Amino acid sequence: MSLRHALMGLLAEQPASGWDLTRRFDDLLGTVWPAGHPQIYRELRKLQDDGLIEMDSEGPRGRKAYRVTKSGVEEVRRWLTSVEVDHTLRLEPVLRSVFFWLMTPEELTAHLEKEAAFYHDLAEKYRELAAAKDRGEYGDSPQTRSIRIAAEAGIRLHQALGDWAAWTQNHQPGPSEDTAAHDHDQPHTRPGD
Amino acid sequence: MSLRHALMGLLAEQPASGWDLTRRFDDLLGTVWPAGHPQIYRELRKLQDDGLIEMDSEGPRGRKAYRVTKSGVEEVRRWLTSVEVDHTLRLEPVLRSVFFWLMTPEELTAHLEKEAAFYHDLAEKYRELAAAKDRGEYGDSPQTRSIRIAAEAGIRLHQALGDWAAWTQNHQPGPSEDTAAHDHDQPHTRPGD
DNA sequence: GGCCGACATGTCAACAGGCACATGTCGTCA
DNA sequence: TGACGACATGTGCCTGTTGACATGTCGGCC
Repeated sequence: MSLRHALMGLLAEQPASGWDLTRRFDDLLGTVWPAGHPQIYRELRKLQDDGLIEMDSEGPRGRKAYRVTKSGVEEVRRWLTSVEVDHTLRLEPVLRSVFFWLMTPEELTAHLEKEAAFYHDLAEKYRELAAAKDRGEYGDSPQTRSIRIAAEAGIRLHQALGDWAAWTQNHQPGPSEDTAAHDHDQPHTRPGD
Repeated sequence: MSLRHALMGLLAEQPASGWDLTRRFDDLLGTVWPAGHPQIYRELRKLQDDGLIEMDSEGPRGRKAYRVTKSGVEEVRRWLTSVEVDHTLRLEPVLRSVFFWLMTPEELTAHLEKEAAFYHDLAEKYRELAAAKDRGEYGDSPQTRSIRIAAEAGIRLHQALGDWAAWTQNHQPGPSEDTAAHDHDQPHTRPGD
C-alpha cells in the first residue's frame, strides 16, 4: 500500500487536489506506480479520516486542495526509513520471455524489434528529461533533485530492457543449435560506473 | 491476467500439478510474476472449465497433474503474438526515490547501501545461473534457452538497479549545493552491446 | 508404532486496482 | 447563447492478489 505514502509525499512538496495528484501520477509516477483517479480520491478520503492530511483550500468547480499534517509527514518518514522495502518486480515482458520457445523465429524477431524500440525510446525520453534538469530548466531544489534520481532509474531500467531485447535477437531459442549465436559477444558487460 | 497464460505455458513444457507449478513460480517466475498457491489452484480449475487444460494423471496424496490442451496452446500462442504487451512497471524502490529529499543524508546513505548490495547480490545469482546454463548444466532445449533469456533480463535489471543505487550515493538530494557531486562522472554510459 | 517433515489441495475474507459510468462547472470561441 | 474542451469529483462493480486458516497423505526415521 505505497499509494498512501506517495500521495502524502507529494503533498509534502505543496498542497494539491485529487486532480493535481492524478496528473502528477500520470506523467511523473505513472511509469513506476500507476494509479487512476478513483483510487486516488478514495485514498485521499481515507487519509483525511486518519488525520494524515487535511483540507487546505476549496477552489472553483468543487476543487478541494489538501495539505499533509504533521503526523502525515511523520508517517511518510517512518515508511521511508523503517518499513521494509518491497522489491516485488512484476514485469510481463520478462514473463513472456520464458515462453519464447513457443513462437516462430519470425514472430519473435518482430516482437523483439518492437520491444527494443519501445524501451530505447522511453530511455531516450528519460535521458532528455534528465538533461533538461541538469541544464537547470527545473530549478534546483531537493525535490527536483529527487526526481532527477528517479529519472536516472528510468534511463537505466529502460535502457537495460531495450538492450536485453536487442541481445535476445542474437540468442533466440530455436530448435537447431546454429540458430543461437555463440558467445564471443559477452552476455553482459558492466560499464565502469 | 498473465497468470492463466503463464500456467499454460509451463504446462506446455510438461504436465504438472498445482504443487509443481507453485514451486516453479516460487523459484523461477517469482521474481517477475509472484503467485501464491491459492491463486494457482483457482486458476487451474478455471482453465479446466474453459477446456484449455485437462487432467493428465492422478497421483498419491490427491495429486492432480494437468496437461495443456490443443486450444490451450493456441491460446498461449495468441497471447504471445497478438495480445498487446503490458509494459506496466510497478517498482516501489523507484517510487521511494521521489521522496528521498525527506530523508536525512545518514538515513539515505544507509538505505542506498542496503539497496545496492541487495540488487548486486541478486544480479550475481542470476549471473551464476546463466553461467551454469552456458556450461550446459541444464541441457540444451528451446525451453532452457528461453529461461536463459529470462535470466539475462534478471542480470541486467538487477545490475541496473544496483548501479543506480550506487550512483545515487554520489547524487544525494541535500539542501546544500555541494552535497551533490558534479557531473564529471557520466550520469549513464552504455556498454558497447 | 508414532512422529515429523515434505507433499498436496483447498476455502475464506479482505483489500488493491482498473474500468465504465455519472455528474457538474468554468472559460472560451464561434 | 450554445457548444465544447478542460477542469474536477465521485460511485459501483468486477477481477486479481494476498494472508490466514484448514485438512489430509505419504515416506522415513527412531
